[in-house]
Amino acid sequence: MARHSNNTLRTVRFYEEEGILRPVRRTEGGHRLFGKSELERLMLVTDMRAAGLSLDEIKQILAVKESAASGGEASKMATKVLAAKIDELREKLQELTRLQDDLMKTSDVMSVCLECHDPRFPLDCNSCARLQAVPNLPRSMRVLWSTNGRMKGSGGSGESA
Amino acid sequence: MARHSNNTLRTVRFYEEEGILRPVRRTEGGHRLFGKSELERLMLVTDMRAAGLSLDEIKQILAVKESAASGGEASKMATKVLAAKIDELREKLQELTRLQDDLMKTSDVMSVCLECHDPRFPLDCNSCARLQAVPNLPRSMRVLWSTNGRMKGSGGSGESA
DNA sequence: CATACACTGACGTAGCGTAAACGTTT
DNA sequence: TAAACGTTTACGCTACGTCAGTGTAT
Repeated sequence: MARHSNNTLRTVRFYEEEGILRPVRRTEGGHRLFGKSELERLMLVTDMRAAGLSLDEIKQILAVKESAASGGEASKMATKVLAAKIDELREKLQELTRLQDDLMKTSDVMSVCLECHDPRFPLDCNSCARLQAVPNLPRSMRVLWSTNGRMKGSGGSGESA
Repeated sequence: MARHSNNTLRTVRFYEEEGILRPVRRTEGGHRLFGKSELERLMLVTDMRAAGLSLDEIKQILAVKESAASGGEASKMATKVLAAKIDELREKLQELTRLQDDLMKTSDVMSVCLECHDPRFPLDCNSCARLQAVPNLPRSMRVLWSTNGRMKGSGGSGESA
């Protein structure tokens, strides 16, 4: 189970404690034996965790069927909660894509510094013509290359709470 | 700061303790005042956290410039670590996209259950012709609609550790 | 002066990691 | 029999949440 789902034994045991997984039985020596469908369950849980869902949210999703009185009701509930999660995923994907884009732009812009031995580094990169030549620096570039008041001699201009 | 970055005050204070943020000064009453660039820093940290990076990883990225002796060295280090993170982001985006796709397919397939009042629910959805008509059910559908041995009467076929 | 807001401890929580001591499987 | 692996118990860790009690900003 653990290896096939790229989890640790600790995680599998923890999920059992939480009532998310259940072994079909134990060996005489106490080792857990799981059904095949339980592995798919674990893999789904793993992916949802990676997507940022809490175990409580995941439990709620997994419990939809048994909390419904009919197939129609279960289907309606599931459709609703799935739609919400799909939407959250869409927004998260946008966030991550924007971050990735920002980092890539930074990596690109930063290539003009590869041969830099300018003595103004690290205190005064702002006055460097190579960087001033770039229209609008990506945020990660601004943050990573700023001195930020962290090293004395420079800093951000305004202050607020 | 907190509001502009969609964080809590607790988080801002925690990041200060961790050395990630630093107010330019305090008011006479003790309130923190931050520079404008510190907000961009916080927003970058927030996005990276949302992307799953640990605070230690983030600290390492933020410290690249000051840990380098020259602009060229800093640029080389940053390029390297950014490339790694960009790649991790690419893989994560794929994972989330696959999950989203799976959930959407499930939501779609499940629409055939919307009018279901079949008494075989919830124990025997497997034998339902409507579902058997679907070529290959998405994983989340299989997991959500299986009885899984969790309700007595049915279950996965093989067992293993 | 009132109301909203921020401050400093301090303990609580989620989701595991990790080590110890031991039994099981192969 | 030895090497590899699993089990329980229990404490540790990260990244904050959530009070309480008090002072500050407007």
